[in-house]
Amino acid sequence: MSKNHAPNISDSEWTVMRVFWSRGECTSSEVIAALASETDWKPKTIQTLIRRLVQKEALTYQKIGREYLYRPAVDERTCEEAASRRFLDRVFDGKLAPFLATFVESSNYSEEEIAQLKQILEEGGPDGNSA
Amino acid sequence: MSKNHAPNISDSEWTVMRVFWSRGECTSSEVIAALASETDWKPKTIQTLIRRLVQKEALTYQKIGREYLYRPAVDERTCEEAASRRFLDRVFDGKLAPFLATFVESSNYSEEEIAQLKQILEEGGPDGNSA
DNA sequence: TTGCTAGGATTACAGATGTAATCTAAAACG
DNA sequence: CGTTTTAGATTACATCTGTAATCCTAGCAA
Repeated sequence: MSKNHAPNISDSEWTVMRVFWSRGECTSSEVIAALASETDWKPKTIQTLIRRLVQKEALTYQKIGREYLYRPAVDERTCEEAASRRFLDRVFDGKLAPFLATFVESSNYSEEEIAQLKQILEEGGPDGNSA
Repeated sequence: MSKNHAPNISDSEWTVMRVFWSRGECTSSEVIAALASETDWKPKTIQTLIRRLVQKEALTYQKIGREYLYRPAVDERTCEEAASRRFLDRVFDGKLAPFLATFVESSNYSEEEIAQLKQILEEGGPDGNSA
């Protein structure tokens, strides 16, 4: 019962967490290196974000010599779900259908893409649940 | 080109905006009355939110006697779209498919609901665009 | 050994947000 | 006409966020 909480993660923090989720565990310098290409954040900024994520218990760490090896303390899926529900709740009263309608209508998906999305709906449907 | 901007609207502000979007135009006391059942906000809180929405140019107003008649200055659809894109960008790298997969998998939709969602995908598909 | 370097800790600081209370003036009630 | 109510304006205040800079200390380089 440790990975299943989903703290509120801010915009910038999501960027950092995604590095951890994709790499599993790393030091802050590794994160800094990883984000050098996609952001123009200063190293100190990234360290601040990491520290805040530790405070939020989204990351844990372990001392290795004089530095820390951080690793995600929350599950990516769990956080994505929580963020999704929060978003749908606030903007679409929790309902997926209006979101989908508005979003798809304003996008320009090809037939293929639509087919793929329908596929996803089928797979996630009322078969794979056990609760 | 006045209704088409989409300011950043916060959680609490969404609650207020939805009252305006559903009613068209109203005074602050009407909003206060409308929200009395679904929130436990003090009147002053709602007035603050309204004032901030005016500052953000999400609402306009017109003086009626000693009070104001407020009305939405931004389009609901436009704001929903903007919020949806911001959300997908930050959490799912802008992609609808992973969101849909995660969300549908963690929900428990009935076959009917899934069918309805698929219907939405078809309707919003690559037919109704003109830009 | 000693200075330089670079993590981590602490501090900074402005803007957004949640959640109001107080102040002011005018309108409604008696 | 005076009092109460109340809409709006101003002020409050803690927390979260974005975005760092500075301080401190322990290794690493010379």
